[in-house]
Formats: sequence, structure tokens, C-alpha cells
Amino acid sequence: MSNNNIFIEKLRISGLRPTQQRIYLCKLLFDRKETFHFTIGSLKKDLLKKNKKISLATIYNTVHAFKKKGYLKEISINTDKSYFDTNVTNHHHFFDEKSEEIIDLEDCYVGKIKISKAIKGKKIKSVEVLVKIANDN
Amino acid sequence: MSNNNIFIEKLRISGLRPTQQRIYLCKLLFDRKETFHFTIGSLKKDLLKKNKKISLATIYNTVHAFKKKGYLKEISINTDKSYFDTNVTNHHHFFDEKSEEIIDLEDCYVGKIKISKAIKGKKIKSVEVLVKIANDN
DNA sequence: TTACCTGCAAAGAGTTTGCAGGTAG
DNA sequence: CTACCTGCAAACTCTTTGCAGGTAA
Repeated sequence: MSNNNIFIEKLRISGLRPTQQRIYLCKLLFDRKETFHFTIGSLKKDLLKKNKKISLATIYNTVHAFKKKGYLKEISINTDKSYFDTNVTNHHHFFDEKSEEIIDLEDCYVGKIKISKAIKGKKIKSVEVLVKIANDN
Repeated sequence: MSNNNIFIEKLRISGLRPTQQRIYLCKLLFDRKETFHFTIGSLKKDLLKKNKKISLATIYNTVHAFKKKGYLKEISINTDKSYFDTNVTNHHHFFDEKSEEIIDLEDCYVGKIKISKAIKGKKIKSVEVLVKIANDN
């Protein structure tokens, strides 16, 4: 549990009290080598499997706090639920509508995108690419 | 009402009975010069303004039927509701998260996008670009 | 007449909120 | 002690569904 301290510090720095629930979620989300995609529902299930009970309200609250702090990214896909991504770097996604599977598509695999049209008085905040996968049918 | 016949024919060809409700929605959606973006909710409101009562179930049913027939496109944005677009050509979107405004970004304004990464055994169905607008805050 | 369509109301999924009780500092 | 956080349940929004009655062909 030595790296709990890292998360406790991370939470403190962010102005979030390092509660038991938040520390646990930090470990679950960020103590990984690979990018992790999830929904609130899948997260809840993962917790159940580990016999860890954290209320839905707290999960929503925490995930949104982490998103606001820039530790999580929400993925722009119009499904019934919201998908989050622990990879907060600039990147894109493959999406299989049938299986609802999401796969990261690193920026370097996407050619430079030039948007040669502006909206008066507005700045571009982000350019996201979503590549949908065909389900042969 | 001369162009009702166009829509009646269009519906027939698609295997959809040209009911009063569908014809009305056709006119509302497709009898326009400009691309039209909407949600089921906004459509319902538009109908109310015109004192036209079509039940929610029928609106959902019809919009989905039109989408399936390729007369409407659903836009990939993760908001709480689904956005539809009467522009079914290949194109992209600007999106202002604050105002929830969507603006078409024609394909020609976006440089060629090369995806130099494949997923084994899967084909690419579409490549969509979403440009988010900064709200200076 | 028959198959299909509409409208209503109920149900369902995901998400948000109010509030009483609990916990970190 | 005080401010903040959690958990529960209720509420809310969007969407889907079942079914009785209506309509096109």
C-alpha cells in the first residue's frame, strides 16, 4: 500500500480530501500500466467483484471531480452512457458500436488535421477523431 | 402542399406508410434549404409551437425509421440527449459545449485524415471529427 | 379486412439531488 | 468543532415498450 501516499498527496494537492473511497478509486483507476476505459456502471461492477461498496452518488461525484481536475477525460461518443478514459493525453478513439468497445488511437497514428474553417470570435478547444468500426452485416 | 407528394413517394419507396404524422415530419425536417440539427425534445417543442400534436412515441419511431433509411444521421456527441442531422453527406461538426450549439463542418474544410493503424480483422466504417469550441473561462 | 401505425402510460436506464449522518483535519 | 464527504432514496431526463384503438391499402 506504499503508493497510497502518492494518491493521498495527489488528492490533497487537488483540494480533495483523501477519503477512503477516493483513495480506493484512485488506485483502481490510476494504478495501471494501460489506458483504462470505463463507465460509471462498469466501475460499480468492478467494485462489486472486489466486494468494495461505494455508493453510486460517491462514484459519480468522484469521477466528475477527477474529470474536472484533469485526471480523467470523457469520450465523445453518443451512447446511452458516458465513457471515461484514464488517458488524458491528446488522442483519439476507435469505437465498435456493436460491442461498445473503445480502443485508443494515439495521436501519432492520425495524420495532421487541418481545420480550414473558423467560427468568428471563437477558438478551437479540441479536435477529436472517432473511427467507427464496421460490423459486417 | 404540392411537395407533399414528393414526401409521400419517398415514404412509399422506403416501405413506410405515408401517414399524416410522417408526412408532416418529412416537411418539417426535409423541406429546408439549410442543414437542420435537432433532438427529439427540440422537435417536440417545434411541433408544439405549430400546434401540431404528434406523440413522443411516434416521433421517436419516425426519427429512427428515417435514420435507418439513411435520411437522417445521428451525431456522435456525448451529451445527455441524441442529436440528429438532416445533412447525411460525409461531414464533421463544430460543437459548443456551453450552448450545445452544433455547426456543420464540411468535409472539404478538413484536411485528409490518414489513420495509419488498423484493428485486425476489422474494417473502418467512418471517421468523424468533432471540433469543440472554447468558452473563454 | 389486415397489416401496420399512433398515442398513451408505464417502465427502464443513466444521472443528479436533498438531506441526514459520518469523517478528516 | 467545522467543513466537507458519503450513502440512501427520491427525483429527473431521455428513451423504450406494451397494448388498445385507429388508419392506409
